[in-house]
Amino acid sequence: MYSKELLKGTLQVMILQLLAEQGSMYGYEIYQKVKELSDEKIILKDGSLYPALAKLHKDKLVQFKEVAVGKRKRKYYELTKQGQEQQVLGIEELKEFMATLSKVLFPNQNNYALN
Amino acid sequence: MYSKELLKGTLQVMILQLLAEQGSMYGYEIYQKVKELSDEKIILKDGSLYPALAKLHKDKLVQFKEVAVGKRKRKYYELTKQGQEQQVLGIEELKEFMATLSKVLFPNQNNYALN
DNA sequence: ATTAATACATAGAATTATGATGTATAGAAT
DNA sequence: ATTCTATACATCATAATTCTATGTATTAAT
Repeated sequence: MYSKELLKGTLQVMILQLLAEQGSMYGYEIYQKVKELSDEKIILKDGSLYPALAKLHKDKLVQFKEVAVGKRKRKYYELTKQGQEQQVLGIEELKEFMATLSKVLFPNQNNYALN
Repeated sequence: MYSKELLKGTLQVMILQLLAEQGSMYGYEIYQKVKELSDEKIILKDGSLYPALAKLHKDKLVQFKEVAVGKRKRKYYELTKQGQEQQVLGIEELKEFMATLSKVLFPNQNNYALN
């Protein structure tokens, strides 16, 4: 795993982005998806994930429906309108930051670029 | 400026990397270099930079020589042997993290890659 | 029957960047 | 002359975020 500090500021964007792609997900599903897409290199801790979801909800960027599956309940989250806007902004900022960081760290290379 | 959280974990790597490239720099010089390379998009705050340098020194990753310039004094920092090792590790980790993050966020694209 | 996986959550600890503030020198502008 | 800006360092309280540890409970697998 990576230094936990590197993850900072990216967790919220990751969640918003996944919800934008998938439409609706519950917490544990996000955990699994991130683990899968990252080749097991990013393992979200539940002590990080659930508070992050709670904060997104508090900030009205996501809403959820509770769904019972047997006797267990899942909270299916989806983006609010505000959340959609924030997702776009967040991804934009993150892309730019990564591009800028590349310029600082590797000034002699063809730097980071995504379309 | 970017969300300050995004910078977390990257400031130390940036400093070590610049010192590896430039050999020796003083604090304000690092501030200027980062500002220049980032097209003014990363403006280090002295409340971040000097404590970061102090921590690197405490951790024996850098050493410095005080040089008087007129009546002002500069602290010229350079990597210790330990610092050189950490610089390599830190850059490696950061590159990998950025690549992994790209995979999670943009699974359908030709992802981030630097040689 | 026990373990691992699923599914949520909270509270305290740790880390790190920021804002505010402080000291002081040097050059530029008015 | 004076004022403003840049140079050059530093500390401290605050804010933000993730982690560890802990807790509850259901379900599937061995």
